[in-house]
Amino acid sequence: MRIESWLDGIGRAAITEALGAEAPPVVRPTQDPRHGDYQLNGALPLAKREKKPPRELAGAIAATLESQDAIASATVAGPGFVNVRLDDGWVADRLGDALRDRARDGVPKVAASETIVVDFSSPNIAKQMHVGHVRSTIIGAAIVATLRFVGHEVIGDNHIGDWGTQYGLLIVGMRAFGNDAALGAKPIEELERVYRLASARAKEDDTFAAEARAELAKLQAGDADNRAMWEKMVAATRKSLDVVYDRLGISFDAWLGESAYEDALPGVVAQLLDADIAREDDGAICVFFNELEDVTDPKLKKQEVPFIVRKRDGAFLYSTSDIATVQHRVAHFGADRSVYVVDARQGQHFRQLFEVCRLLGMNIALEHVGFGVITGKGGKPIKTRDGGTVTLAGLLDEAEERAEALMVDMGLVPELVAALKGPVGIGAVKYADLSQNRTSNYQFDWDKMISFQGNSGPYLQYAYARCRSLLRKAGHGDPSEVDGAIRLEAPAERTLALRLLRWGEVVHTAAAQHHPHLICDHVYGLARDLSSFYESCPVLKSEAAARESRLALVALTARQIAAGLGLLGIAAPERM
RNA sequence: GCGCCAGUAGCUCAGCUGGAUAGAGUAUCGGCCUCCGAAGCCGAGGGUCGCAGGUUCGAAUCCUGCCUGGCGCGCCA
Repeated sequence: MRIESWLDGIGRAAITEALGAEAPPVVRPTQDPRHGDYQLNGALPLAKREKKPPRELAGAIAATLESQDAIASATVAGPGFVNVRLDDGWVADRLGDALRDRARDGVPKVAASETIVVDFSSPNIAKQMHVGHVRSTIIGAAIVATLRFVGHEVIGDNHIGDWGTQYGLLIVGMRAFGNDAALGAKPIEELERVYRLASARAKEDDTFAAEARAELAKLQAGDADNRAMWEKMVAATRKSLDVVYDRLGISFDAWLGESAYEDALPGVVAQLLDADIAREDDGAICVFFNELEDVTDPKLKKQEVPFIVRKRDGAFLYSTSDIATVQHRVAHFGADRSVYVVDARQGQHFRQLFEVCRLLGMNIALEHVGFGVITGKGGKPIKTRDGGTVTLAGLLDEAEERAEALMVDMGLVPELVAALKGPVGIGAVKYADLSQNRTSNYQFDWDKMISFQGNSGPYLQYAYARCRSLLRKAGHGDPSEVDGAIRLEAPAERTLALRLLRWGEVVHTAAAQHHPHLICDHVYGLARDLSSFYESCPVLKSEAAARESRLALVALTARQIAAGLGLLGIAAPERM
């Protein structure tokens, strides 16, 4: 169930019934428990519209709401708030429904399922993934999982950078400096080494640079040798990317890189010219938004810098392949929506891209899910000790090492430490990233991240393990087999129950807004409410009915924590 | 010059489709293990919500201007 949507519905009906008016009830959880569980603030703006005293309207709404079984009391407070307290028995019944829904924990699916392509991670071929790829990869995977869970048809697409000017250099570089054995053993390291040498040589040696351009042209014209070498480089890179994705537990439904759209690019440009959306300028083919009648975005309308789709030398750009990609997503996947999980710095590019697609009359919703950059302490760029770029693999190594050291320190048995260092270390990295609102910059801090205290991944895993331990003691190997009647008596039980009741709403909001941190907030709140409950409400030692009810609350909490962590891509170990 | 994002407790961050006394974590201080996992819980102190105007019954939230920081702006991706 989605509690707030449900309250919105009955609130709206109450307004219509009591006042004969149509108005939004404006449902919010109360900030202070003394004001009840939820408040409806809709009477205040309505009073202004109807020119009536707000408390009078609120009173009529409250009286109508109180006739609902779900509502224990509805009272008027302050200038015209309606404070609602939910009925304990009704809340307990809803949690019972969730408990019996073993597949979805009571979370409904969206009314209208869409086909959504999520474009995320997108590393470049022949380069290692580094910290810059962390956020897109982790946030993207969480967005895919969440959209899929609420009932959409989702295609996670790794739009890798596998085409472009660097291949000319790599091809001549491999011929001049390459080592096939090294390419087999450590492919990316070898490609990076060759690229560095080739690019340095090209700067000093004009013939070498010209050769690189010629080889690129041959590759793009379909030359068999160059094509074979390119394929070899792509395959080698793919192999080592897979190692990192395996460690992260992340997979894709498609790997359609830029090269996949190569054939479509001339057609895209022709189409733009035919439709008079693009024109030639200084040899390049450009879209000038400030010259086009149909541009609706006021910011673009006055923008003088063009969106270039073909360079003066005839080569295409990522703008061109991005348009072709959107067309393919519509034609091939039947996508209703395409979501780009890409650094916020590319916001302008997407703004332009989306407008071009709209001008072309494409029937697809396009969204840029941007995020801030990762920085080190003090907001400075993140670097290794010797000033180098931090690779993603190196980051994961360090996370595991730190998790291991901490667990050894805490006295965990060696077998457990060995089994948990991956889930805990990598889970901590993911949680730290996801728990922050993605739009702001993210300050990387190992000590905050790999900690069993506070709002961290390990703390949540610990809370989960505690639930499982308690359930095991009661003879339940699996939280989904617990099915007792819930009664709410102690305040801590009620607080926990109200939090549990919000899960469906949280998941749907997180999905709709592409905000995984809402899931983090919820799960963290659950862990805290659980700990308080745990202190004040004995479970195993209580008499039969209370014991059964409390075990059910613990089981449902465990299931929601596991489900939440699951959507975030974080493991929930049974023991730690 | 144009544009985007950010500025909230010492630090790291929530809260931003307007609602009651602005919340967490961390750090600091004080309590709680003969009792289901103290990796925890309970409590205290700590705020000109960058500044100034405006709209409103009501502004951290909306509007305008300014300040500070980060970033993007013709043939890279």
